[in-house]
Amino acid sequence: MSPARGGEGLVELPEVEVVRRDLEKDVVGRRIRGVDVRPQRNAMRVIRRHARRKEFSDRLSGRKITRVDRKGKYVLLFLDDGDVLVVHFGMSGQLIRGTKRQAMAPHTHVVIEFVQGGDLRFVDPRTFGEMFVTAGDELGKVKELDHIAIDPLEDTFTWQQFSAELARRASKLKPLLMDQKFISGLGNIYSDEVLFAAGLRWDRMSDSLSSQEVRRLYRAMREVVQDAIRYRGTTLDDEAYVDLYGKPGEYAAELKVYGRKGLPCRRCRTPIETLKVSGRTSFFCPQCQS
DNA sequence: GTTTAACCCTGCACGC
DNA sequence: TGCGTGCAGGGTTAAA
Repeated sequence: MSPARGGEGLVELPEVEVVRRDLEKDVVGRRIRGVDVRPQRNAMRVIRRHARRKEFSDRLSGRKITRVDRKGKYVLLFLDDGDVLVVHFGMSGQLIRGTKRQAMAPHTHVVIEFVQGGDLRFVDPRTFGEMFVTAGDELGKVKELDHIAIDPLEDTFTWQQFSAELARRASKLKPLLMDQKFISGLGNIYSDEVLFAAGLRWDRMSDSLSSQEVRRLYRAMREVVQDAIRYRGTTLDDEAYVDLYGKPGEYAAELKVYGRKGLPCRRCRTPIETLKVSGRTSFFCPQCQS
């Protein structure tokens, strides 16, 4: 079975972007009637930057959502008074559209009810995710957001720039690809998939790549991320990541290495191997990646 | 500067 | 069968 047990969400750039697009279509223009921060203790953990439930709710109630943006793995919901609701999914967070009639799923921590009907629920068993409201002009003061690097989908993400950044660092590729301050959006799944697509080993030094290898890595990053979005993200098992409407993504079937330990490489039939890289399980093909 | 490990948390797999 | 233990993950932080 997949090593990603326990219903991991593993929410990375493609999953966040799918939810962002769903939100853009569905909640922009809606006005918030009220916010229910659920009574369980972990709900406070989710809104950990706010001292009290009421303080969080009051900043959202009555506001209209005007725009939905994304920075790395963070979703930003802009409000009509200039505030921003920031959402991070951690590894098991979900935003789900619901209605009053629908029963509350376990680990539902926050329910945002709309004037127009329906609601938006934040569900997160492991509470590594969080939500907070901040003034739009103070977004830059939020440390975690401020240091987030460019992501592979941005227009300004060029091969030349990427090449220079790689050369400037002397780090193994896998941890570097997962470093949100270097490039944002990639986590454990997609960094492995990108490295396989580029034919590069996890432990290649960033400043040792030929220009051809840099190009392969650059292209792999964009293609893997765009493909995963097209398939609406990776859902590894029943409890894992789902979109705004509770529907799983289809990219798991497309994964080339992640979760495939011992299975034949789809390209060369060599069994996929794993090892621990900075505390994360990494999957790679010893034949195709060098 | 880079790398490692610990922390937060829950639910599952595993072994006794 | 039932329980305890270990592990998985993202991101930050501290220490090596």
